[in-house]
Amino acid sequence: MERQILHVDVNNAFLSWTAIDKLNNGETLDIRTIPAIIGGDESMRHGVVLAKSMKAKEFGIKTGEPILMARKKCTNLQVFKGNYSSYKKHSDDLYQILLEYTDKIERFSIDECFMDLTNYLLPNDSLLNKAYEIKKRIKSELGFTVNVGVANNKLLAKMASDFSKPDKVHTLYKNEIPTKMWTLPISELFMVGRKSVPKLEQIGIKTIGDMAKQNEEFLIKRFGKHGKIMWEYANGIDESEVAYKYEQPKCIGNSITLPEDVFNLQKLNEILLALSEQVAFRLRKHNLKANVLTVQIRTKDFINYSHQKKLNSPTNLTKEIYDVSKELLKNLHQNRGIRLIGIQSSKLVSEDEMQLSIFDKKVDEKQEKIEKVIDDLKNKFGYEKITRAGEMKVNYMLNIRDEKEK
DNA sequence: TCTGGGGTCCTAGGACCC
DNA sequence: TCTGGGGTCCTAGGACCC
Repeated sequence: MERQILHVDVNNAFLSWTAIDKLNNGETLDIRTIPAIIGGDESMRHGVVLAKSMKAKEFGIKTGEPILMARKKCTNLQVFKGNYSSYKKHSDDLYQILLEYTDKIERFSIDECFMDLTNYLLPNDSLLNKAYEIKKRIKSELGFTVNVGVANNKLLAKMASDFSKPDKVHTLYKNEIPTKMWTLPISELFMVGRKSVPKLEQIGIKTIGDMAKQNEEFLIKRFGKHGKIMWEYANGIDESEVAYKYEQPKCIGNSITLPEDVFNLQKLNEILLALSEQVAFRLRKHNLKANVLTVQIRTKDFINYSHQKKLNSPTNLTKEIYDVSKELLKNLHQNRGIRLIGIQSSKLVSEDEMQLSIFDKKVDEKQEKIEKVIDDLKNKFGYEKITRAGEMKVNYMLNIRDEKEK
């Protein structure tokens, strides 16, 4: 039996949600009605477009592009800051409504959900009607619009929700693939990104239809597993389930683009401490420990380098993460001007299912206790107020900014 | 024009073992 | 002296997503 899948995608999520917050704050201007974007702080070199209004889109502004470029396209563009804690709340509100239809919901990102309604529809219901109902309810109860994709698997539902926007329901059933999907440029296919498009065009694949009709073996030979995925997606093949059960994260990282290039190893180490603290804190919150630590840097000319280390025994202690990170950075930085620095922890294991072999280093119980006490304080009084490193990070950024403004 | 931060997954080469 | 094949683990880097 065919599965009944919906993909719900909030239209211009960050911008819509900010618009609602502003209206709730008593402001009268709805920023959805003007050329506006949500963007990072340009003075901190975080200046990219995070979301855009439909009016901004009409000027050709794209998510992810530098704000400076967006301003060139639209001279009276309004730029607003984001507020992640508010976004999380709006996302949770959306989820609560969707839960009334099925508990098989995969939160694919903060503004996208897959829903599996197979076996959740009454004899007189249709999947399409449910899609319209969900869209209408979200609009009237939450005040923002969504697109809903209706299909028999996740890939097709997702492709469908990406058709014309906003506030629309689209179907993409198997018999509609040639007319609705194969006519689209290859760049529109999920999992075909910036780097693949030119490679595919070079071998004559310009539309999703071109990809679908290509020889699968040829694509696998040329692009490996990615070739297989692209071919299957182009043909509307996707057997993956809606992953509605909570899954532990597979890696936890923290990185920051610095307000200016930093050469000084001492300063970089201070930032590493703040990053270590954040990563360790989040690992502990999830009851996870990391087996591998990676330090990543990006130079001023946008080249990325990374060094990683497999640990003798997994950890979630700030001190251990910091010590390893410092070593990794020492071999990495080589007096390069550093634009971005980050720490990733991976090969995570759950604390309870961890097994200590007799060769493993003894767990530093004293350090564990110290960091546990600090965690409790952070949870009670807020992260930034308690962590010395967190404060240092903030102060450090502000210092740089002050120097810039002088 | 000057490019965020959070993730997942894959690949390729080298070390090492049998 | 010149040399195998298979497997696993580790590391660096990169593609993609939102």
